[in-house]
Amino acid sequence: MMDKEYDPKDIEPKWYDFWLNKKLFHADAQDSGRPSFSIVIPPPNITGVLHMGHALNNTLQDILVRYKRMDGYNTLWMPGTDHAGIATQNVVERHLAEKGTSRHALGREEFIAEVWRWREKHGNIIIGQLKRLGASCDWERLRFTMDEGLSQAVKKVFVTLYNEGLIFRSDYIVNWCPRCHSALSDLEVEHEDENGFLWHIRYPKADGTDGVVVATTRPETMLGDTAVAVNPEDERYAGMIGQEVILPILKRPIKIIADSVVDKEFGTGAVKITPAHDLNDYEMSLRHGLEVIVVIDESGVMNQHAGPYAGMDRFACRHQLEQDLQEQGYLVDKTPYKVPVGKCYRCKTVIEPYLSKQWFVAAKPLAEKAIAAVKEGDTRIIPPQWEKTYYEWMNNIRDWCISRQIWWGHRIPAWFCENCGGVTVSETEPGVCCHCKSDKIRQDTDVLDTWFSSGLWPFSTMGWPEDTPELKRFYPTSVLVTGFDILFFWVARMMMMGIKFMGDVPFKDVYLHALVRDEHGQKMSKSKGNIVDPLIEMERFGADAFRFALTAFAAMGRDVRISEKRVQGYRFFINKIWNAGRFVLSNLGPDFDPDAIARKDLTLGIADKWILTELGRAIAGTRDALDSYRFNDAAETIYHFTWHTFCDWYIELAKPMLEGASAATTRWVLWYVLKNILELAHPIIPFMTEEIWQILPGAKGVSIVVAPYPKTDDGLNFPDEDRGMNILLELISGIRSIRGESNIPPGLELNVILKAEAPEVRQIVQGHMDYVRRLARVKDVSFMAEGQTRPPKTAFAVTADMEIYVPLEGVIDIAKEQERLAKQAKTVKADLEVRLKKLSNKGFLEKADPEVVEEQRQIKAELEFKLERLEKALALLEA
RNA sequence: GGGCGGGUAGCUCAGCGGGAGAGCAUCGGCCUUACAAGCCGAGGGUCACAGGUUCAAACCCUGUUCCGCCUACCA
Repeated sequence: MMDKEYDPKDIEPKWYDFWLNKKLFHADAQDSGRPSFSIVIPPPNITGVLHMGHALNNTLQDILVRYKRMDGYNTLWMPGTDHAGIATQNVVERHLAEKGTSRHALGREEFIAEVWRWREKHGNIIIGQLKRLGASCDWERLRFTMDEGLSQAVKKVFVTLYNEGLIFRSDYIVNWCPRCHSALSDLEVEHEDENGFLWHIRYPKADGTDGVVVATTRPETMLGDTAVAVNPEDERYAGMIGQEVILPILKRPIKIIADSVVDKEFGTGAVKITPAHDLNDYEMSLRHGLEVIVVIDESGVMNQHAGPYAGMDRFACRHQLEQDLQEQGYLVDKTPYKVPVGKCYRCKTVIEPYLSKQWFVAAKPLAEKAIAAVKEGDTRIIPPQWEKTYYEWMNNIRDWCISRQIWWGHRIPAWFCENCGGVTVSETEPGVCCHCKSDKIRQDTDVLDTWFSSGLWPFSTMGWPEDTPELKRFYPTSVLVTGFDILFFWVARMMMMGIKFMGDVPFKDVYLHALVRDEHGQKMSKSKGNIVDPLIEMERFGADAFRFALTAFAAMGRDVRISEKRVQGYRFFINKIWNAGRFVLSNLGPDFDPDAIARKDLTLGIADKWILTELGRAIAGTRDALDSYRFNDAAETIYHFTWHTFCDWYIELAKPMLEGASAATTRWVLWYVLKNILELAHPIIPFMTEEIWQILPGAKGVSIVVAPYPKTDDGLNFPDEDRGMNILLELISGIRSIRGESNIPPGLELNVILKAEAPEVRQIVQGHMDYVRRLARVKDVSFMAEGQTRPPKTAFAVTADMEIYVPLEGVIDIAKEQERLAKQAKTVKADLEVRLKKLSNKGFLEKADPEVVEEQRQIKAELEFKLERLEKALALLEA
C-alpha cells in the first residue's frame, strides 16, 4: 500500500482539493466563541509569477496560519492581488507592442479594457501557484485592489484626506521617468553610483573677462540656468555677489546670488542653478525669486528653450554641449567622478528631476501617530532592530507624491473646472463644479500610486468603509509577514492609513523576513543564471520538501540562502518520516485501536518513558519557536527529534520490544509519537503529514488541518527515566565507537565487560540488556566483580558512569587502540585543565553563581574519572 | 555622507557571558526484515584582527579591517 519511496506528485494536489472541498480554510466572521487570528497576504502583483520571495513569504504565513488554526483559533488568511499600476501597464504595453500596436493607438478606455482582459487571462496565475505551495488562504474572500469595494475605499480615503488638507496639489520637482512618462515617489527611485565626470565650466562676465567657474555633473542642464550661487561667506566671490555673468552658448545674462547651502569646499564653490531640473535649485529659486526655465521635456528630449540643442536627447545634448564648450574655450576641466544616478525601479530608465503639478499626501502628521504606535508597543516590529530603521524613515518622512501619469490604476477623484479653474474632489461623479456650478468640468487624468490602495489593504479587504463583521472580528490583524524591502513602501503606509481611518493599528506584530538569495549569498538574477524557480523545485521534490528547506534556512534577520541541493536534502527528510510512518503502521496491525487502550493500562518501560519525555520537549520547543517567529528553530527541533531521536533510537529500541511482553504498549507509543510528529510538522509539511494521518488509526476528525496542535502532557513527562535511558544510550554509543574504530567485522558479536560503581547504573544496564545486545550487537554483557583484574587485550571506552571493556583477542590492533586511547586522553586532559584552572581561581569561587560552580565541579569529577580510566587502560595495553 | 547586518569546520549557517555545535561535503565500515533518499563510526575550528570590561568572552564595550545591504537634495 505505501511505497518505500514517497512520491508527492499525485498526493499533494489530491489533498489540496480535499481541503478546498471541505472548506477547511474558510473563516467564519460570525464565530465569536473563539479567539481570532488573522493575516492579510502581501498581495502579489497580477503580473507576477511565483518567485522565491513569494514562496518564502507565503510559506511562513501558511505555517503561522496552520499552527493557529490547529491550535483552536478562528483563523483568517485574507488573500488577494495588487493591480500594480506601472508594472502592469508596462507588461501590457509590451504585449501590445508585440502585436504592433500601442496604448496611444488604442486610447485610454480601450487600453484599460485591454488590461482587464489581460488580467482575466493571466492575473490569477500566481493564485494557482500559491495553491500549489499549499497556502491555506480563505479563497472565498479573494480580493483585488481594483475591486469595486476596494476602489470605493480608495475614493473615500482620498476625499477625506483632501478635505482635511492632508492631500494637496502642488508644483514641485518630482522624480520623472521619461520612459514611463510618469512621476514616481521617492521610494520608486533606485540610487546607484556611476562613473561620470565633474565638469568645470567658465561663465564669463559680460565684458568677456574671467567671471566664475562652476562645477557640475550634468552640463546639459546649464541651458536652463537662471543663476549662479555661492556661499555668502566665501571670500573668493565676496565682491561678485549681485553681479551678472553670461551663460555660455545661449549668451543669457544670469545673476550671482549668495545662499548658505552652497558648500565652499565642493568643486569651485560656485554652483549653477537650474530651478526646473534640480530639487535643490528649485528650492533656492523659491527663496531668491528666480526665473524657472524648463529645457528638458517629459520624454527626456531638449525643448525649444535649449537653443541649438532643441530636439536632441538629453544625453546626446550633453555630448554635443561638451564639444561646443571645449571649442569655445569655456570648458576648464573635466575629471572622473562618481555620480549618484537615480533610476526608475520598474524600467531602469535614468530619472529626470522634473517640475510639474502633482498630488501629494502630507505624510508628517500621519507619521507621528505611526511612530507613537510602535513606541508604545501597539505594534511590535520583529526582529526589533528594524524599529530603528522605521523610526529613522518616519521621522524624516517627506510628502508623498501620489499622482501617476499612467492609465492603469485608481483614477484620482478630482475634477478641474474650465470655467473658474477650481478643483472639485468627490467620491461620486460631481456633475458640476463645486465652486461656480459650471458643468464644464473634467476629471483629472492621473491615477494614484499603487501603494496608495495597498496602504488600505488590511481594512479595505475586510469591507471598509462598510461596518462589517469581518472588521469587527479580524481587525487589527494579528501579524503582517513581509520582506523588509517593502517596510517603507507598504508597512509604513498601512500603519499611517490604518491608524488614521480605523483608529487602531493594522497589525499587532510585523514580522520582517529576509530576502532569498542563492547558496553563496548572491542576489538571484537571470543574467547570473542562479535563479531557483519554486515551481521547478516543487515539481522535482514536492512542495513539502521545498517548504521545509525554506523554513529551515529562515533564520531571523538573515538572508535565506537556497539551492536545489538543499531542497533535495530536505526531501530526504520527508522520505524519512514517510518510512517511519510505514514502519509504525505496518506494526500496528489491523486491530490496533488506541481508544481501546487506557493510559493506566500501559506498561511503559524506560525507553517508552524516555521517548515520551523527549517528545514533550520537542513539542514545547516547536511551540516556543513558532510563537516567537523562530521558524528555523521550529524546523530544526522537528527534524532532530524525528530523525535522530525517534527514528535512530526509539524505532530501533522498539524492534525487540515488539516481540516482548509489552508489545501492546510499544505499539501505542509508536502510534502516539508518530501522530504527534505528524501534527507537529503539519504546518511546515502539510501534504505528506495529511497522507499518513488519514490512514493512521485513531486520528479523529475530517483532516489534520483541523486536528488539535500537540500540547505537552504532564502525565507523559518522566525526568528520571530520561536520565536513566541516557546511561544506556551512552553505553551503546561507547561500544559502537569501539567497533567502528577498531574495524571489527559487523557480523562478529562482542562480549562486553562493564565496571560500574553505582548500583543503580548496574541495575539499569542489567534490566535492559536486550537493548544493548540488539543495538550494539553484543552477545553477552558481564559485570566485573569487585577487585577483579581487568582482562588483557581489551578495547576500552569510558562514559560518565561506567568503564567498558571489549576483549578482542586476535581482532584488536594493539597499536591502533593505543593511539585511539592516547588521543582521547589528550582531549580529556586539556578539558580537565580548563576546569581545574577555573576551580582553583578564588575569584571564580567567590563571585560566580554557586550553580555554575557546582556544575563545573561535576564536570571536573567526570573528566577526572574518565582520564584516570583511560590512563589505566593505556598502561594495561603497554604491559 | 548617514545607518544596519555580517566575518565561527571545506561550504551554508546556529550559538550571543560559564564544557565550540548542526546540515551538507570528506574519510572508514555496513544491502542489520521502515528507509542505500538508508545505518554505524571518524576526522576537521588561535570563533576576522587589536585592545578593554569580567573570576570567566565566540558571546559585552572600543578601535581596525574586509564583505553585504539600506538610505541621502555633495552641485
